[in-house]
Amino acid sequence: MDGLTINEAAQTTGWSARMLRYVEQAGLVSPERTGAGYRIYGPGELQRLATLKELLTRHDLSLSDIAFARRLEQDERLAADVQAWLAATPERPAEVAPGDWLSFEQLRHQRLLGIAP
Amino acid sequence: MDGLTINEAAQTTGWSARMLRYVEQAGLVSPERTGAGYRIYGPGELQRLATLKELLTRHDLSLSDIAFARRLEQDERLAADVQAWLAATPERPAEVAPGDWLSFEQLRHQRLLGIAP
DNA sequence: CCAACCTTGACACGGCAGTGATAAGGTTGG
DNA sequence: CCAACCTTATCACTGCCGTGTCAAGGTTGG
Repeated sequence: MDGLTINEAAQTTGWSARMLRYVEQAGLVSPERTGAGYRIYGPGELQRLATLKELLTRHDLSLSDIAFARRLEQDERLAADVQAWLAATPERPAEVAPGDWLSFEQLRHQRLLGIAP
Repeated sequence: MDGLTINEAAQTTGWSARMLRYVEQAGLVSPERTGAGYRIYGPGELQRLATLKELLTRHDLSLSDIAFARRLEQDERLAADVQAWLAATPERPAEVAPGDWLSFEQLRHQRLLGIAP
């Protein structure tokens, strides 16, 4: 075989084997399988896993966020409906307690990182 | 005052008063306040609340999804990074167990609705 | 053949989302 | 003035997210 097994890929990418299976279940990175069912991670998957990790930490996202972003790209109706709602929402972030509306999206992550109280 | 109080708005829109406060905390619909701090829902807010509910149920979304969509619209760098990753992901949905990668995003909701086992 | 590795499934756990209920206290309209 | 309503804060509960770990069983390379 010309790819890495799950544990090798885990050590290479910094994810845990458990998370690699989880990421696959989320439909974000699905490696090929050998005849016996072993996952085989090729250069493409390894690359995608590395950049995915970067993406998540850099922007403080969850796997669901990425899955949702894909839905937005693939479901025109969804994208249109969401944009329509957002467009009709002149939400004045200035009137909200500064940083409150945004922190809602990131609060859990910030807590996880020990940034927020 | 020329708007509805929170309980009136709740009955009008179908949300519970509790959820109206929660939606506000999520930064999605923030009504004006009277001098004493009472929330006053005007026609705009009522409209937004109604369509928001439609949006969520129609497409099976969470409040976080909408918050994330707004981040995507407002943070160019984020949008670019996400799109770059998705673009570099020729994820073959055809090879995944049919409906599996998508159901991941919607599984919880379907379970909630008693659709999935 | 066998140690080392893989697979799926399940239990566990802390944390957050969504939601209701309840308490303590301020506001309002008739 | 007072019943009815509002506010924030808090406790509680279900269910999912992210993760680790362990069990039972199949695969592989030397």
